[in-house]
Amino acid sequence: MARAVSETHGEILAAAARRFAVTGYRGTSLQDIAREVGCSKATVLYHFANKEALLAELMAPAIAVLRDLDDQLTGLTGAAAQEAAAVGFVDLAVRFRREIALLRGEFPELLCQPAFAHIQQISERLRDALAGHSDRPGARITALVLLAGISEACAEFVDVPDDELRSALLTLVRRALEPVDAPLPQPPTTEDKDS
Amino acid sequence: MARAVSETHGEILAAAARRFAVTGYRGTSLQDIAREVGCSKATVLYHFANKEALLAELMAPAIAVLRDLDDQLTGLTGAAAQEAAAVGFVDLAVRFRREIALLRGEFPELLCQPAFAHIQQISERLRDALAGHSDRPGARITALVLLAGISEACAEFVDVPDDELRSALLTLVRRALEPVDAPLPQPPTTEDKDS
DNA sequence: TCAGGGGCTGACCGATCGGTCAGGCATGCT
DNA sequence: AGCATGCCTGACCGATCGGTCAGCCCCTGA
Repeated sequence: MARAVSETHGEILAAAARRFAVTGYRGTSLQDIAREVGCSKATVLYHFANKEALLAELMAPAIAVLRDLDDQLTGLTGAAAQEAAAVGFVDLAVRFRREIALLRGEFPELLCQPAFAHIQQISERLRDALAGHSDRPGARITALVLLAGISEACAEFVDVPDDELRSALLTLVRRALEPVDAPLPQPPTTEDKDS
Repeated sequence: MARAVSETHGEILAAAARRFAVTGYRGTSLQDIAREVGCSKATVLYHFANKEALLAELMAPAIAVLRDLDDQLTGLTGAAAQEAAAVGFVDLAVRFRREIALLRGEFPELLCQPAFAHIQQISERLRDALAGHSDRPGARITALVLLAGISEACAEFVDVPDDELRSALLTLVRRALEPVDAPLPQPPTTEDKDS
């Protein structure tokens, strides 16, 4: 053994991603990951401070993109916010569907961990944007249904090609979102509506 | 102490429902439930054979309704199947949102338990019906997004009145479902293959 | 009065969890 | 040669899990 550190590090990361996607974060033990890599549990903990650090490194790219999306959403209102949130989140969810899959319903508890402190607020802002910043219960419910449904669908349809899944989801979201009556900075230009 | 058995039985059931809804099935220990009731863990296991039996009894009413819905769906095709699935599932999800909440993403592992053997097949049939029994990926993706989203929304909006939540969800589903081209109002026992 | 039984409990069990630690084993630098 | 460093490991730790068991308490009915 005694391979380059980066090599084993990456192998552990990949194995963890695979196991987490199948049995979830809590449902996967460090022993499981070590077995999949072919090393000891102590080796896993040599490369990563603890189990949470392993998850954090695994989620880092997705979180970075989520932060970018959050920045892009600031200032947008009404239909513009809805469209930006829809396109941005669908793209994010499709690209990082493996990362989303491994959170499968463990969001609430995982969010309590310091590494994911801001995600809850970001996801709430995202939901708010998708609702066109409307206070109507119908709009807020629709936004949550779509966000949760998209996440679940991306985790489920792992074998569907990226672009096919993305276009299907975007079509669905645009159809499901009721237009919000908000003052747009610019009037709704003739968007490409696929009949 | 030494109350009537049915009394303690019900208290444990109620406490378990409360704890499961907050921390999930796996995230709640028998000790937690016992602490909430104010009895010992052994008492919980005196009234219920094991943790799984506790969950099974908690879910029994919801599962019974789900089975009824499954029966009502058999034979329906196209838009009729979509409408029946939508109305039936929205109503079920709203009525049993506490039961749905406590499954939060633990569906996959929980379904492996014998008490929930048939639920997976039922939910697949439900998804199929909501897709109008279409094979198109777009229709199947839409159906899954809606089913998962509705479940999550019901688990989240616990404070919204039943009828308000139900009507909002139904409006959303009807808007989100693209009409399927199946003009048969009643099934003439032919295979329902579109195009 | 007293035996019997239902409700309930503390103590305990084996398994598994995340995490620690001293040390083995190469390899490379001096 | 001798030492240091980095990668890795088995053994072990305390905590917690679901579950078992002998036995206590109290009510009931003969």
